[in-house]
Amino acid sequence: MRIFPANPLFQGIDSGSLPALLDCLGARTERFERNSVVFAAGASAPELGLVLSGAVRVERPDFWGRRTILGRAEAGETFGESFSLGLSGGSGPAPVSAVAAQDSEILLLNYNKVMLSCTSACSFHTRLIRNVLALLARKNMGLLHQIDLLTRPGTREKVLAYLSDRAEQGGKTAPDGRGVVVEIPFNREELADFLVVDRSALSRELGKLRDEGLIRFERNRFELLRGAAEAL
Amino acid sequence: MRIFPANPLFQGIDSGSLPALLDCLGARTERFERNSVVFAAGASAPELGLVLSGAVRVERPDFWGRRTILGRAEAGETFGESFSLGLSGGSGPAPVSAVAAQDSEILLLNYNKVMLSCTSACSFHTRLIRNVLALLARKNMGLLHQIDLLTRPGTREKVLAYLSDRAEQGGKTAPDGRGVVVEIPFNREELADFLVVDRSALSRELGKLRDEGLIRFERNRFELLRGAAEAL
DNA sequence: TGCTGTTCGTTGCAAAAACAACGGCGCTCT
DNA sequence: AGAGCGCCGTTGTTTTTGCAACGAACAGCA
Repeated sequence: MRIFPANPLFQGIDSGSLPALLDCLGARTERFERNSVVFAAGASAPELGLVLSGAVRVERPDFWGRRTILGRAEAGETFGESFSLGLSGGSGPAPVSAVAAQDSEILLLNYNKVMLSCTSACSFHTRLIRNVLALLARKNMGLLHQIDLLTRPGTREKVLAYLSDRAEQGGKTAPDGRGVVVEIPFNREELADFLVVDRSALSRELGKLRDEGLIRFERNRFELLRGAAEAL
Repeated sequence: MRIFPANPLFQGIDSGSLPALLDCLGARTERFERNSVVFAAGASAPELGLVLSGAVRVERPDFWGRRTILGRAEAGETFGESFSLGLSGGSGPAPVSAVAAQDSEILLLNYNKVMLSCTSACSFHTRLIRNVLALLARKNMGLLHQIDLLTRPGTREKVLAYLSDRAEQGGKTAPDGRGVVVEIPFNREELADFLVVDRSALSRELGKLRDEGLIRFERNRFELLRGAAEAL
């Protein structure tokens, strides 16, 4: 639970007043086991979730079997902002689902209560709203980024762009100094769904990239070699 | 200028105190002629724009000639929220450009000033922030919606989904009652860029749809006939 | 050990999309 | 009137993608 004060959602809020604030927000924690849905697309407006442990996958099913993975929230991250707010009245159907990627513990906040002023007891409410605003803006950038990936003209470009991103954010230089190592939170099928390409096409392209000496990989561990970024 | 009080950005704010607020925000209006850039991708963090007259196209160029059109802000709408906020310090490079689609008049707000508390003179600042939050959430939903379009499996699906959307939002029943008429703000090339498909593929598909009796069209005026929605 | 389920690479084939080039139509400007 | 230009449809060709199916490697488990 030490995660709370550290979270951007509660930045600038005295940890002593957190319990009162959480109470005011109708916060509750729930456990979800792997592959269970936190909230489902089509259901009425969900809540704001903060992952305490585990991880959550945000995805959008379309009505013939496909799914698109929109993102992943690891422990300490939030998901589901922008709904109920973005939905006009506050209660339209959610366009996405959230699914526990592992057994998870999640703090759920009632979004309406987040937005509406509460009694003066919650002096930090205004600060909270700013924090949510910042979060939303960040999410927004994230979506823009995803659109950036999706609009790449081909599978190869998508993969390279994705790996480059990961490398910039969390890459470590390889032991032999020949490249950058990144680990991705997806398996092949999930990655394909995330990039919206066919799994086999993805495998094909990864193979080509390996043969051309641009990358090396094993499972979800990828190594970008010199030239991979330039090949974009 | 009557547009101000009506705008969601200023909802709940006494129109009498608007001038003071605007002054506090470093607001200024500027004119842009057709095809001139309001702010460019890569430049440092832009501002929040409110279209007073004309229209603005938000697009993202990638570094080999392609562009993706992310949206369009007509008179009365805002654009460029989420930057400078989403950008960590408040001054990273913007990932998108805004281009005047017509001769336009635009109110520009300094985003930092929007976020930072100002002197007590601006009692409406808090309300403004909430309004921005709502706007951002809405934009967020819009982006989600766009991802929804982009992830459709083919050109046909993209086109139909796009037209259906437009029809739901602003469609009028056709004079002969045989369908719904929508006018779109794009020409063919722009529409192709918006949906991220080839222009010729778009034309081909439109032709097929016409031949199959699902739609009729001329220029940027489309008519969705019965069955078009079901064909999705 | 043997069974089973999952993940991943591979490949042939069919469908779809991108590319490129051309022609028509309507507009504006001189 | 004629030239220039923007917008749109059309079509042939090449390239890419999606689909389906198979097999290998591996992990969990009785």
